[in-house]
Formats: sequence, structure tokens, C-alpha cells
Amino acid sequence: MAQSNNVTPLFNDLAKIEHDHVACQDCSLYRLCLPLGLHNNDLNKLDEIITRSQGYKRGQSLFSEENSFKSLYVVRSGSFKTTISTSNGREQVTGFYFPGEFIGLDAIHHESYQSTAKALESSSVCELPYDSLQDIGKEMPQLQVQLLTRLSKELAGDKSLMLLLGKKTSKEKLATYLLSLSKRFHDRGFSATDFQLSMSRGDIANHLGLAVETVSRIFSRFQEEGLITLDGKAISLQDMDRLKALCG
Amino acid sequence: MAQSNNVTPLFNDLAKIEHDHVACQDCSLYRLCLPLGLHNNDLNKLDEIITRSQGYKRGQSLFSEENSFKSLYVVRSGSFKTTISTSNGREQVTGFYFPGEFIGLDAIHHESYQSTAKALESSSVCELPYDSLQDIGKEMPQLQVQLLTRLSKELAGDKSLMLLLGKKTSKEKLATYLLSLSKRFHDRGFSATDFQLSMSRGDIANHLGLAVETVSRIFSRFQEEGLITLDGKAISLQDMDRLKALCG
DNA sequence: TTATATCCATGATCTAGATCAATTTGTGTG
DNA sequence: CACACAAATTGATCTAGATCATGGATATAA
Repeated sequence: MAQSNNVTPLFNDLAKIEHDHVACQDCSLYRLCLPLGLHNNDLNKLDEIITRSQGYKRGQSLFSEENSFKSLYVVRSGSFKTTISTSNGREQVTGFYFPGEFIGLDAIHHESYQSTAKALESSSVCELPYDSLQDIGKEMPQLQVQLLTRLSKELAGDKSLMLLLGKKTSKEKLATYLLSLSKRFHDRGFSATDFQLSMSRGDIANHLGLAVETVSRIFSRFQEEGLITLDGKAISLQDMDRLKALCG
Repeated sequence: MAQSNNVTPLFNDLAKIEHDHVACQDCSLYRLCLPLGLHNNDLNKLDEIITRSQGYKRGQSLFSEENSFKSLYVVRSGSFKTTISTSNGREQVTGFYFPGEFIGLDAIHHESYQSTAKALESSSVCELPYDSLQDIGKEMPQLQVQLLTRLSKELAGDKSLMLLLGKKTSKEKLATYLLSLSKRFHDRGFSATDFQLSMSRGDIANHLGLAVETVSRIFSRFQEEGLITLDGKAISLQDMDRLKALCG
């Protein structure tokens, strides 16, 4: 795959490769995305209800907490973060989302978005109006199964994150996080060891329940120990085995 | 509702009220459970695939991490906890489950259970073999929608728990936890202020990312401040408003 | 009933990571 | 390109909550 040669890939490269209105069957994300297992007619029907968005700039919101729920979104290019807040304004980054991943699944039940989703870089999404999705889902059990499976995957990820937040030390948190990113980049055809951190140190810290300063210090420590090299947002994992051992 | 008069309800009281093989349409959990919105034939089909378990004793496992995934479970009476572990044996309580709530939703994607589920008291469940559920789901879109909605609800709950674990102080954690229990008891027709904690202090502490000692101390502090009264496992919320204000 | 184990409460001490403070580096904008 | 502002690093200090230690209360079993 061409992208593998690119040492510092950004997910929005994908946006340039794809044309704006590429159909699901021609999309490079096909095998990571919802349509997996759908064929011909079904795929066409799905295509019809999807709106492919114009781009979102860094910091722009896809939706905000309390907005009424209308659509699920799949990241097409770039990346997003979701956050929720306490009543007195403290914020928690609940997730980062990369191409092929769903945003808004936790809104289905409450019928309003439970979080705010913001682009971390220039990004685009596919919008799936939930009503339409249900309509066509009635005659496409496979689509429902896919949705269910996606939800289940996110749920499992969140449980792991609970373990991380509740029981891991700061070093273990960082190591776990880096390896999780690594896996997701690899799944998308990019290098598992060399990639760009599209989120700020602050976002990482917040997501892992740490202070920014702690993240900075541990990144420095990891570099001293030869585990990673870091140049601004570009990171390179130098010793995956020792990183794995550090996850706890 | 009769239960409301009982000042110290235990969810396994429900088990005594219900007969062992009560059908979904006659089950007191109906409106909290999966069948909501299903009728007649559909309900009967669902009934047919459900296995109603014999009881589980305190500490007994429903399934363990890594077991291959076969069924979803709905708590019929009593309560359960789920836990996941780091490779070096540290454990995190990822959730508590009360009557009408689903256990095992995070296993669908991985096709193996991602956690261990243990009974906290004498309990029983309805077992829903996932394959059968998918079979009948093909002709019952409403069933799929229900499942999806359930998953979404748990997802939203887990996101809130991330906020709790990542950003709240120990007092805020406890207050939030007590009010969450209160709501769930209330939804089940029990008192919102007086109930039994079926889980140990250790389980609570673990779930909230605290030490047992901290939980003990804060319970004592809350009593001194007239927020709650506590007698062993029996708790009474004396000042819901101040508790709410304490959630952060 | 007593034995034995587990759970719970409370005090004393310690520490991982937060907070505060000062620099440096990076970045968008006129 | 230089200004202004946000992000990141590094060091010094502080503190919320963990850990350690002890004694009392509860539960389970023979």
C-alpha cells in the first residue's frame, strides 16, 4: 500500500486520495467501515442516505453536548476528539476518532448528543441520518449486525480505558495509549511505528487522566530510555516490545 | 407499588415474587427490559429462545474473561459486577448490573467475553443465546433497535464514568455513585433514598478508582454532615439536593 | 457456640502526580 | 517576517489520596 512509504502520514492525506463523492464500494475505508458484508443493492441504498460532508477545520465542532441527535458520523479523513463536561466546567476527552470510526453512538439512547465532537485537524466525515439508517436497516439485518458490532467494539474499548484510568500508573497509561494508536494506524495501512500525533499534549493528558506536565515529562523519559523518538507531533516507536511490557 | 413500602429492599426479593419460568409479558421487568415494543408473536418467539437460569450464589461467575462468547444475559434478580484485569493481575470493576440490565454486550465484537461477571448476592438471569437472537432479529427490526439502544445507553454511562474517573475528586465520585444507584433503584420501583448496597466497600472503591479506606472515610464524613445514614449495607440518602450539588 | 476469615473504620505516614512558576518552542496572522 | 499567543518542556513545591498499621465488627462454617 502506497501510504506505508510515507514516514509521517496524516490521515487527511486520505482525503486527497479520495474524491469527494466516492461511493462506498470504491472507498479505501470500505473494509474498516459500516458497509462490510453488504452487497450491490444494499450498498447502493446505503450510499443514497449518506451525506459526504465538506471539510471541517481544526477546532470546528461536528456537534455539541445537548444538541438533538440526528445523525451518526463516520470519519472519512482527519481526526476528531469527543469531550464531556461536569456541571462546573471541567472537561474530559472521552475519545479520539480516526477514519472509518463512528462518532455519536452514545447519543442513540438519549436522543441528544452526550458529548461535543471537534476536529483535531482538517477533516471530513460521512453523515448517516439515523432515521434513514433505521428505515433501510429493517430490510438489511446485516447492516444492523454491523452497527451492533461497532457499538460493542467501542464499549469494549471504553472498558479498557476504565482499567487504564482506574488502575494504571502514568507511565503505563502513556505506553498503553501509544500502542493503541499504533494499532489503529496499522489497521489503516499506515506504519505502526511512525506517525503524527494529531492531538495536543493537553488532549492526551486529559484523556488519560493526567496533567500536561506529566505527559511531557514521561515523553522525555521515554526518549532518554530509547523507547521513542519525538519531534513535535511526529513520533516514532523505537522499542515496541519494551513498550508492551510497560503497559502493566 | 408494593415494594416501595419495604425500606430495605434487596433486588432478589423480586426473584421470590416472580416464578421461575414467567414469560416476558408477565414479567415485572417488562418495561425495563428488551421486549419493550414487541408484541404477541414476536414476544413469543423471543420467549422461546430465552433460558431462565437457576440461581447464582454470591461470588459465583456467570462467565470469565477470555471465555468464548455465546450469550447475552439480563439480570432477573439480584445483582452482578463485571471486572477486567491487567496482565499483572490488577483488577478494575467495570460495572454493576441490576434487574433488567444487560451483561456481556462488550463481548459481541470480540466473540469472547472481555470481562468476568460475578454475582454479588443470590441472583438469577435470563440467558439470550446470541445466534438465536440474531436469527429472530432478522424478522424483528424492533428487537434490533432495542438492542442498539441498550448498547448506546451503556456506552453513554461508560463515558460519564470516564469523566468521573478522570476528573472528579473522591467526594464527588462517591456522591455521583450514590445518586446513580438511587436513580436505578427508583427506576425499578424501589425507594430512591433507602436501599441496600449489595456490593462491598472494596468493590465500590475499586469501581471509582479509590482505596477502600478513602471510601470508608468519606462515608463517615457524609454521615457527620447529615448527607446520609449508613448501617452496614443499608444506606439512606438524607439530603439529595446537597448530594447532587456535590457531584461536581 | 466458638473458630476463622473477611470486611470495615480510623489514625499515622508517605508518595505519585498535581500545581505553580519560568523558559523555550511553535504557529497562525496582519 | 515579525509579532502575539498558544503549546510544550523543565524544575520546585505541594497535596489528595494511597499505603501501612491496628482494632473492632460481621459473616460463614463446623
